Amino acid sequence: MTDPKDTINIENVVASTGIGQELDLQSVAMDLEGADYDPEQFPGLVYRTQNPKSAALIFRSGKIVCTGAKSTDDVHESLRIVFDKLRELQIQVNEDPEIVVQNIVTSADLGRNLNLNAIAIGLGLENIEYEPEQFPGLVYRLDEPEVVALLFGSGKLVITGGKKPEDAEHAVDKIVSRLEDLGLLE
Amino acid sequence: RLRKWQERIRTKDAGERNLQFALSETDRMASSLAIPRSVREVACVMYRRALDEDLIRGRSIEGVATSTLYAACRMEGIPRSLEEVAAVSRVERKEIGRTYRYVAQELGLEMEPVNPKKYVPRFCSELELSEEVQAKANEIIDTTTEKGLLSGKSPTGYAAAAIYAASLLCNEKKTQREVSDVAQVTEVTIRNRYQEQIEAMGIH
DNA sequence: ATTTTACTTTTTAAAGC
DNA sequence: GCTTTAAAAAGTAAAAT
Repeated sequence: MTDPKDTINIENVVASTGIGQELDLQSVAMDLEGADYDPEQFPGLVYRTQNPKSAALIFRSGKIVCTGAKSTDDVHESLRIVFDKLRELQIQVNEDPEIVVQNIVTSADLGRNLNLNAIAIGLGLENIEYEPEQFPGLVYRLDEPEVVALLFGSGKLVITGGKKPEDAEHAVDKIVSRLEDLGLLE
Repeated sequence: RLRKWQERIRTKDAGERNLQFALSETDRMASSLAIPRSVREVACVMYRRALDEDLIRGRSIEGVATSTLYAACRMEGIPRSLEEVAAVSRVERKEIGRTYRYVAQELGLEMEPVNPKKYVPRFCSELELSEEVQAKANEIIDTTTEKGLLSGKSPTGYAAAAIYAASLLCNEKKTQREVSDVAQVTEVTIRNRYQEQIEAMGIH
């Protein structure tokens, strides 16, 4: 039996940081190759890195959001690239800006099909949201860790809202034991 | 604090005045969907509850009215799909769906997922299919659900596929197009669900 | 009739309307 | 509330082939 925890895979990491300097996005957009900037549509400038793949949203305040990375290491590497690109444009960037991970999206597999109808009743209709007419996944919010799980009929699931990789592991553990207690993981 | 009290009375009065509009809208939508009066009553009581618990703030009256009507139909066992209620509402499907989820959560309605069988009588009636086809469709739904095919699937598409399959088995064939029209789902969905159901039923 | 593209859900920061 | 970005899950829809 494969331990569901061994199937956990980080799919996306969102983090925020700042260079500690205000920016003239108009000129950055002119000089930075591949930059997308449309202030009418969104106040942030979009810059994509290729290796590792990610998208950085750069704001006038100098604050930056990095999303799309597959690990916290990739987030740091992506932002290192962004910082260097800005320095090439003669923009002052703090030495080691603090990078805060805001959200980690993970996928996992329980290894067996799930009867979402039974799980909805078992976990308690007041604790879940399951509207297959609107979305095929059952939404389960956990208090500890404070994450949201999306359970699917295939047994696969998505854990989102966590700030550290361990959050997903703890969440999977809790979900597995809850479903086992309910006798709904067979 | 006096200002806050006055504001609360003002909003409450506004809500009361708008209640008239909400109830007439509920009635208009219910009429065009041929929803029984008893269900309209349930919808109106639910709307009043939503108003009393201040759930309408930040949302459109029509959106809440449509959502409570949708919820009432499900509660009373004669569901209308979001597509169907959206067709007679001036609020789009997506907004009705999220407002419904919000109201259901806040009012603690504890709604169970819709059983596809609830759509069989109405859809079959619109297609002028016999009792035999209805019974067969219900049998297909029960059997395939027990085999775990229902998880995550839309109740309307599931019911539509079972009805299509049953109409073939009972020699009262309806085309996928005819069934998709009354069920408000695409032919592709009927085809996909139909294939799985037929396979699970062991019919070839 | 099948395939591709796109949207549904959840999460999260950012600045501005 | 909305706008934008990324990503997974699986179902449905619209459009293209």
